[in-house]
Amino acid sequence: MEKAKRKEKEFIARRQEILEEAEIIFAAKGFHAATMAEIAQGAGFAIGTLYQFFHGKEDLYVSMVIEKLQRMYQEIRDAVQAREDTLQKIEALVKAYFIFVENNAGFCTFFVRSDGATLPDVSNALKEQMIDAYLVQIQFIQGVIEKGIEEGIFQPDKARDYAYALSGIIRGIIYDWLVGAHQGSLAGKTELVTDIFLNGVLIDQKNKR
Amino acid sequence: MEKAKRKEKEFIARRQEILEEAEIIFAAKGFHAATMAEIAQGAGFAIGTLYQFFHGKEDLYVSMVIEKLQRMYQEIRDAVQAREDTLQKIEALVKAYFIFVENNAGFCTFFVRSDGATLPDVSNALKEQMIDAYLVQIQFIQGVIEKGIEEGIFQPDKARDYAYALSGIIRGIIYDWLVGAHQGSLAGKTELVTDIFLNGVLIDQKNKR
Amino acid sequence: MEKAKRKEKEFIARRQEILEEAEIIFAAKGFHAATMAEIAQGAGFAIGTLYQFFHGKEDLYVSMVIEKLQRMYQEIRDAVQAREDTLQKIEALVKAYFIFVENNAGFCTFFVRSDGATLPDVSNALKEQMIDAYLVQIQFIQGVIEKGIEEGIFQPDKARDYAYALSGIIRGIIYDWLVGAHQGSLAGKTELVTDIFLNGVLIDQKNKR
Amino acid sequence: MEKAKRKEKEFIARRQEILEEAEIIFAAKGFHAATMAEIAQGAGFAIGTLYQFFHGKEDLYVSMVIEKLQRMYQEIRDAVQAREDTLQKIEALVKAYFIFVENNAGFCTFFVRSDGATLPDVSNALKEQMIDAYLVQIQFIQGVIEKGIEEGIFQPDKARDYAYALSGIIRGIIYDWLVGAHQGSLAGKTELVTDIFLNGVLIDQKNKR
DNA sequence: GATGAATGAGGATTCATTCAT
DNA sequence: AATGAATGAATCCTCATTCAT
Repeated sequence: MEKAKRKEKEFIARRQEILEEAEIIFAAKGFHAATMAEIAQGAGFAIGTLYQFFHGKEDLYVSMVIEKLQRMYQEIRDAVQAREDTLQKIEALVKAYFIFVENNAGFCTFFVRSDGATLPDVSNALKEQMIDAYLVQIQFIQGVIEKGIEEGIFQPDKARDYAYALSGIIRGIIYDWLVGAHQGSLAGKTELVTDIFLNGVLIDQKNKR
Repeated sequence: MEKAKRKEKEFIARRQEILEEAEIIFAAKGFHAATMAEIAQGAGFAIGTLYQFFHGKEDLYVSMVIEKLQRMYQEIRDAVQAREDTLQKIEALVKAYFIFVENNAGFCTFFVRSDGATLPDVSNALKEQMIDAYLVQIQFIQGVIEKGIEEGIFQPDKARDYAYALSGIIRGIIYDWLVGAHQGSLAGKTELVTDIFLNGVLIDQKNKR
Repeated sequence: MEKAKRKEKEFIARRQEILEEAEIIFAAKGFHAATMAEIAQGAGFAIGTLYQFFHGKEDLYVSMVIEKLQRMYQEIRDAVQAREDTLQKIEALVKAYFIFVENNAGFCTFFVRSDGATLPDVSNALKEQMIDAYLVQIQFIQGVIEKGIEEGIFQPDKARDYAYALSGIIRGIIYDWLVGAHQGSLAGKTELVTDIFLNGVLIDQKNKR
Repeated sequence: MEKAKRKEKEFIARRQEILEEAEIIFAAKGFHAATMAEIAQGAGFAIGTLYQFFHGKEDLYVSMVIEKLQRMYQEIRDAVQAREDTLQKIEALVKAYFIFVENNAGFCTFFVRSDGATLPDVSNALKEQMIDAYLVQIQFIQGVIEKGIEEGIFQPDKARDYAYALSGIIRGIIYDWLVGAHQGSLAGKTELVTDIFLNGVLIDQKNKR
């Protein structure tokens, strides 16, 4: 069926247009202050049409956040998996995070501030999905570190702590960059972050010999 | 005037009661979902009474956040200043942060999620005040590090970066602890954090000799 | 576009229904005591629907008053312009005023009592618009009198004073009729009013010769 | 009892201070927009104290209006009764009206606009008292005219109509003066008004002989 | 008597959602 | 399928009135 296919395609395209407008509006105003009318208008659809694609405001919000988040994590994982060397993987991880944030400052600002607790009870769905996605990401980082441990470049037993620590440093720096007026290049801090992290957890090589 | 003094005291006490209830409700529901009626009820006052102490919902919210934040920063600075040695100051800093968060998990959870952007325009006041308070804190940390640099235990020129990095690690770990279900002792991670930070920025002494 | 036209028509019809109900409620209770819920209910719409047609309570109120006032003045001017003779114009003016008031006693009662000063600042718009409309009306009356002066039936130089005087008599009689329980025919007082006015400003013809 | 007398005096003095402040505030803002707090503050008393003198806001309002109105009517009657001649009584009546209005523009503006209908149902008391006072006044004017009829200077049978007409002209002119920005002297229009009225209702003397 | 802090009922307004076209 | 007018629940804030001091 040619026709069904085209319909399917159009449906996804429209859905995406709505999600993109939603991201802009939600990022600018937060969940409550954003209105469906505004999003509909911005996306060039009638209000009612939004309800053909999403069950309601909350569904739209949750879908937008989760799908974007998944894309971010995927992008980062792809960047890391493109490298062979563990240390290069670490660097790629940091850089990929930073680049994504730089390219999606609006979304990330909003995300950092985002107020899951405000959502109606039902929407614990969002919190849970976000945490799930985050845990998957942490486990991915942990995997990279465990490989490093096997290679003898990280101290053993602390893979999990280190994963959180690395994520912590990255998020901390991102937070600062977002809250401070996005000054300077975030990607430019890759080496700084990597260095702090590595020279803390890396069994010190430079002074050893 | 004995009487005026007692009145003053009572006024402050009542105000505090309201702030405490507000913290609970705002933390549980976020700014928008929280209602003045709920806060009034919880604090044991009539709705109108809240307006004797605060100009409106937003003023109540902003006051609560800022005053709590100031208290947190003050507590941390006090803990640091009680120490002489730079390395002990660093440790005290991390520990004080963690202890405050553990004792104020509700507020902090809410704070991490808090959605400044959602507030009406006036309330950029909040964002600005929060950022100002944070910058003061960062400068305080920077001061500690600069003292360390003078003492020759940190690499020169990077005090500012290191301050952000340390704050970043701390906040990252806190974020993880808050988002993850507050599992384990946060204060117990003091050494871990201190070690990661120090063995990254400290001119390595243990391998030197 | 047939459809757009029908929509337009319906919109105006609904708007009118709301205005009519608003007139009844505002006339019965005054601006503050009237509630939007009451007006909505009376007009057979939901509360929210009122806000599709008017920006708020004040806009509804101002629109109602101004549009009615304009209609009144227009009706009166039409009646006057249908006559050729100056004295007949005067009589038509008085009668048209009285007939309008008789047919719109509710509105006029409210109007006489209406409390512009109570409205929020914005609504000085109302006061100004009302005064403007009134001044236009006074000038219209003045024009009629000036024509009479040219014809030699009124004393010269006093067109403006006479216009205010005639309007004053008319409004005075109306006021009495409205405040007193609408007793008797107001239109029936046309001759009385005309006679008092004319035999005061008219260069007396009957006794002259 | 000396003491009781002094107390009585003080009570009346305080009551008067409140009434005077109430007049200012009510005139400036209307019944609803005026607040008891404002009036109390302006008068230099505590809110609660107002309730020692008046049963509530409405009582304060009604008392203020009625007492002022009575004073106005009394002043006018006094001025008229000071004259012997009927035509001079008429002139004194018009002038006294105008002088009172000029001296009490604030109150009168408010009075013209005053929105009796807005008051809670109970307050029909006000409407009734105002109408009663007005009717007494009309009857007083009617009495003056009847005396003129007996003297043969006014047409018989129309005393009542003429009283309303005269009151109408006066109120009309006052209304114009109040609505228009109080421009010019109102008292200066005494002759104009008297002339229009007299040369309308007076059996024309000047052309007769 | 005087005070003024506390009370809480009452109403304008917004906006997610529905459903007739 | 798309539309968008109509809906009405939900909540902030004001201010007359009370009453303990």
